[in-house]
Amino acid sequence: MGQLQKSKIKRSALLSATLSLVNNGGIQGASMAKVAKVANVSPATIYLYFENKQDLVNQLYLDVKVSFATAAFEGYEQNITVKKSFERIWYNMSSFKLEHNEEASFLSQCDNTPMIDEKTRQEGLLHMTPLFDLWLRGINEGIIKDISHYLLYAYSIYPMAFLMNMQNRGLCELNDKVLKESFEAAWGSICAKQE
Amino acid sequence: MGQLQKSKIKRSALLSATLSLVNNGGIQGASMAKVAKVANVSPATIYLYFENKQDLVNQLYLDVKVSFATAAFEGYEQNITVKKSFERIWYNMSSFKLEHNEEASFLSQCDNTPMIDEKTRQEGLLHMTPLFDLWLRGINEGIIKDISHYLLYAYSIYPMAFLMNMQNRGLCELNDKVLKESFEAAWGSICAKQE
DNA sequence: AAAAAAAGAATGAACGTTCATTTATTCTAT
DNA sequence: ATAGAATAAATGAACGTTCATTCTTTTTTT
Repeated sequence: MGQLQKSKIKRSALLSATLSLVNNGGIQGASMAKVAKVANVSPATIYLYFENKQDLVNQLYLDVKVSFATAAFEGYEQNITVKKSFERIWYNMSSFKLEHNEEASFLSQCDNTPMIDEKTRQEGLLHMTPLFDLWLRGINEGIIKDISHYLLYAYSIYPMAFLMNMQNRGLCELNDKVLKESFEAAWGSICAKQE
Repeated sequence: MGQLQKSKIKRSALLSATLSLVNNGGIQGASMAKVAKVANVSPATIYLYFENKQDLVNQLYLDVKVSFATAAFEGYEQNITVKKSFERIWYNMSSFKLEHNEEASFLSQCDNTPMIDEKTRQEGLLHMTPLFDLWLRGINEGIIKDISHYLLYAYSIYPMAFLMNMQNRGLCELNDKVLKESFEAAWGSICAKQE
């Protein structure tokens, strides 16, 4: 195996150790010593791959955000109706969140905690532009309410994080029925209602 | 001034110091030494009022949750329509979040981070029962969708936290127009649509 | 004077990070 | 093709600092 590949493996082992530790005890639960132990590596080795702890967390954030965005826009086509497009993206997102539990709850932790640099946050947001473009199209077509993207996001995407959270605590099961109801609620909050 | 009053003042100074420190740097930013310094108190004194750090944070959570609930149900009457009642509660909540910025973002940090005991969390939830009762009434009357309370909360209440967050980062202004649009989105997501 | 409250100094443990070395790999010269 | 030199990767121990918490002493209240 090439050196480059081995490096990539180690880097990703470190990221995944951090992911799991942050999820189980917040950012202060992911000490460099623990990360090193879980990744089967010396603490010093972390600093060969990351500048410091902040850099480690930032890079993890970007990595996870890219995975999320990739999944979200998989199979996304523009030459169908806005609602169909949005539905596709919405279900892609919820599938990702269901299948990649740890990644999803890490992202929602990041959204409400000062653990990520504002600069890194903005960088992560860029990966969501196809969604914003779709909304723009929907607004122009009169399909989607002419309100700010923050509102659209808050009501049609953000709620998923809450539901995920509840499911992770064993309080609520996100089966197909609930998912359908959830999508209906999401759409109901942003559609322009002339349907 | 009586000793009891002085005690209450000191306790609340400690809580408010913790609140502000947690908001500015997460839970690990609120070290006991810093909390003591901000509250103008010796570190040892904290332990006269709280068992340990976890207890301090838990009690802060409950305190803030009670304030929030009190504000939420202020002027709440049952002998008006479900929509009017909900509207009242919704605007109460958003007013609280706007006027008590720190409390609000602390609560949303708590929701997405393992910083609060599950037991304490459940205790905090109890204060929201009037809202759940209202939803039940709305469902029975056919006004509100017959879906789980988690869904109702996720789509009609939870999004406020996101918008607050954006406003705090200076990305979005929650003026009257946006608030109205926000309420419309909230109601659109949960109402049974025969209106 | 007795009791309760608060203070500050001190505790060991854990933190993020760096250090001097060792181990593994790659390159060069024969 | 291979021995030896150079480079890169990885290590465990150790750094100073900060952490949550406790202990002893001083101050305040009754």
